[in-house]
Amino acid sequence: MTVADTLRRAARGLMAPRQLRKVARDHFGYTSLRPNQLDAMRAVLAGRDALVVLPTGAGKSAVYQVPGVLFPGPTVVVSPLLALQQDQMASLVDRGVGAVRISSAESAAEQREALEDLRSGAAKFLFVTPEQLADPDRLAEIAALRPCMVAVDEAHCISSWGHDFRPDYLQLGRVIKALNRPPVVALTATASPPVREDIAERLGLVDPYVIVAGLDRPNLFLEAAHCVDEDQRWSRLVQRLTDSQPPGIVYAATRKATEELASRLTKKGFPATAYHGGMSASERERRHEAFLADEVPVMVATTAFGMGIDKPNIRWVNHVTLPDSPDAYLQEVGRAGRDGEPAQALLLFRTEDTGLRKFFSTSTVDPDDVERLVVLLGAAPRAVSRDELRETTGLGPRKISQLLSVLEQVGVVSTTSKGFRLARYAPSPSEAAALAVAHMERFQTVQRSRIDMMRYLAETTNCRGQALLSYFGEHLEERCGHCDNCADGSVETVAPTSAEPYPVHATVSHAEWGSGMVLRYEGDRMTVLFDDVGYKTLSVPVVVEQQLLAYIR
DNA sequence: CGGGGACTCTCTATAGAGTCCCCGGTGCCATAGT
Repeated sequence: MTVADTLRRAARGLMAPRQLRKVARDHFGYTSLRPNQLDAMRAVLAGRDALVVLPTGAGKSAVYQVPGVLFPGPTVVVSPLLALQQDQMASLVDRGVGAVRISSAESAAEQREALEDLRSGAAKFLFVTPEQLADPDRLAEIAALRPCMVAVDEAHCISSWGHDFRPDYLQLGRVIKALNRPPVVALTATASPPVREDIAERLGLVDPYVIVAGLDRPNLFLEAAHCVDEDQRWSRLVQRLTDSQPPGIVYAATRKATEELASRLTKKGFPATAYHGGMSASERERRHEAFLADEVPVMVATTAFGMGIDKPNIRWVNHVTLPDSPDAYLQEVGRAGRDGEPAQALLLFRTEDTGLRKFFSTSTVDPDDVERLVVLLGAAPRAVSRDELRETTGLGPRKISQLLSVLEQVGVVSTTSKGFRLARYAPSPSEAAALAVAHMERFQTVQRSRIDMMRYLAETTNCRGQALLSYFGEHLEERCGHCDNCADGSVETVAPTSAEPYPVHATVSHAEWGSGMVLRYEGDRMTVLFDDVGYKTLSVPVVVEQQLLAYIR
């Protein structure tokens, strides 16, 4: 029986909503499911892909867990952090659902045992990192288990990490094909339209069932204040901590800043603990656990303190740096007030903060490296593995992966099960290098436009809730009523929009920037998200007068 | 990209201004050595 037959049989008998609710309740303890979650499960059981954008704690995981126990074969769950996998696995095992992991933390014997449990059906879920799946032998082993579904958790990592930091994320599309292309469920708590598109494209999702909900958080009060120097930022932070109940999180830009701020706050009478990626795994775990147990009133952290924090009673999140995008901002402030009680998000920013963000978003490729790689591939009589390329070029594994994925995206390199080779009709090495550089520049332009949007969000005197949601392609008719600008009445002083030449969400085209989507109007400004250059804010009168945009649909 | 520390220079300083240079996030994994 083929996988497709199995899926069809599974779908016929097991798709009734009552049946799904029962499984969700009995196996996982979900007492309430939204209708769209049930629809997503049914879609997946029928063999369709799904893209789920829901806040943490809204039962996002149910969309893959319930079909996972109903499918006859195992489900591969791709998850970015070992610590996160540990928690996810433990919570399944606690509920009597078989789950195993294969990672660098398991011995060879444990790995063999995990595979055996999956083969025998004792385990239904396999947790892995993208790096594990990048190993051809490992991939073959897992493909042989004939998985019925692939779930990609924290799928925004594809977009935020895949392009430079963890390039194996960009290989997931190929990996899924190699796993006999079962249905794919991508899950994340935040994904703006370009991120969603990136996820769908990289994973090769086909007509996915999409759920987007819960982006607006009415119990979360949004505030932002510009600070002229560090002294002012410090005094506003102290003021805030004096007025707020713990526990809370302070997000700082650098490791050094977290340690200095934590000790300074502690001296000031606010016991604070630092957290960043430079600490040992055990130290990080200890501090994380202490925070969860309410033993740490104030956590001062870099962005390393993020995924996997599921604590309901966080009362506030304060930024003492500008986040690198509204996507990151929403993820970070969204950790406050999950219990539904009032919570505060305060952004204390300096104009200088953008410098560091721009530096972090600088990821380039060296044209010489690209040329060398292309020459090498052109001379090879057969497909070459990544390890061979690494040895011959002397480039690091991350660099090699990044270069290969860029070259693959610009159509210079193609991937086979045996390795990498030049695509048919590949351009010359120097042309390939130019294509690769242009590709990275385009990526960087979009990244920087997201920094611009974050800065705009910080500086706006209009409704922040509306601005934030419009960035995610959602349209909030009324002002949000839970931001500083709504509260102090400054929103109403802005003149109403006089004319909106194109409807919100219309597709338009610009001579130089290409096609884009209208996101919002604010006074006489409009924001458009362009496919190639990212977010742009334009003057409506100028757009109208000079006919800058053509209406497509 | 931009802050900040170290350093240099000057109408020889218990000083101030200018210049240079370094530094900066996110995590898999593998490997070497106890």
